[in-house]
Amino acid sequence: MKPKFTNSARYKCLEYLKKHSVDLYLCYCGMEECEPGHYYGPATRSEYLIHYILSGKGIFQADGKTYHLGEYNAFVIYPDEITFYQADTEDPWTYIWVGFGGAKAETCLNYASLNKENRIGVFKCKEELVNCVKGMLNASKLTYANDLKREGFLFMFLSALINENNANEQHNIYDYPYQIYVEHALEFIDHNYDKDIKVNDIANYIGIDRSYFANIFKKIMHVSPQQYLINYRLEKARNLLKKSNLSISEISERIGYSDPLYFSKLFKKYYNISPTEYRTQIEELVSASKKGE
DNA sequence: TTACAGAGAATCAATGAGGC
DNA sequence: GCCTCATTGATTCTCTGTAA
Repeated sequence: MKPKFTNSARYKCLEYLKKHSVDLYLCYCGMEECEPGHYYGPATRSEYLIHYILSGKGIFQADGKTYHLGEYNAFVIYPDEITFYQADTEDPWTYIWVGFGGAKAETCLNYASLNKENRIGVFKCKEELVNCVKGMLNASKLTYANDLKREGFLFMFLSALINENNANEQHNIYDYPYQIYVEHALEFIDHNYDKDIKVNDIANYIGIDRSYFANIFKKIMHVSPQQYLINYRLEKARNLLKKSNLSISEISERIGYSDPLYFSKLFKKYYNISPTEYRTQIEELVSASKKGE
């Protein structure tokens, strides 16, 4: 079976997806029963590519290493790296492949314990993976509904790899299964601390209940989400006081507090010094150190 | 998930310092 | 004296954390 989804319209869409930092998108997929000695490369790819071997044997070369692979093995190719792979001359392999990209592509591979140091994985969920690729191929007609279907099968494909990896590993890469929620929360705070965000907004963004979120956040960070947000904002404020000449009102606005009076009060409560006094002290320290030079 | 106590956020008024 | 900016205190309402 030859790879599909190679027309120019698809590539235009992929360019759009790449530009807009979509989490995950499918580039192409396929399934092939290789001829003896059939090879590909040395060549590079512009996306992440996973091959999964259904039967037979072959070799895969990357980073100057050669891997001898067979049934249930998967190997991963990273964008822009030179690789080579070849089917065995006596027992050539049959494999499926999925090329994909997106902001979360590498993270997904990591969850499946696939990375540049560990390019090979063993996954017994053959039937599930084949069904996903067949699903993608059956939805090849270019319609919006099929786009969603293909993306759905891509998520299921990666989910199957991750699931099996988690079952095999004694410990997940996370100490807590819900640690990922906290990571998303930290990311959300980092991107939105300058806006009028509340703990409820963070919980909504992650898609879990507010009180449940506060609970797990504190379990991992040892501080409540709100406390963390305040500390984060005040640290940013201290940096702005040190490195800029912005007024207290402007700084207050930049860290997400619409009311400079409240910001000033909060700053004093946490640091026992008003923002203006803090700035004066910093300036005095700087001029003293210059005189000392 | 819910209820509730307590903390945080918002608002207003008063005051002070500094510049014009 | 007037204006702007910053700070502080008091009050009220909203939101958050937590236990059940």
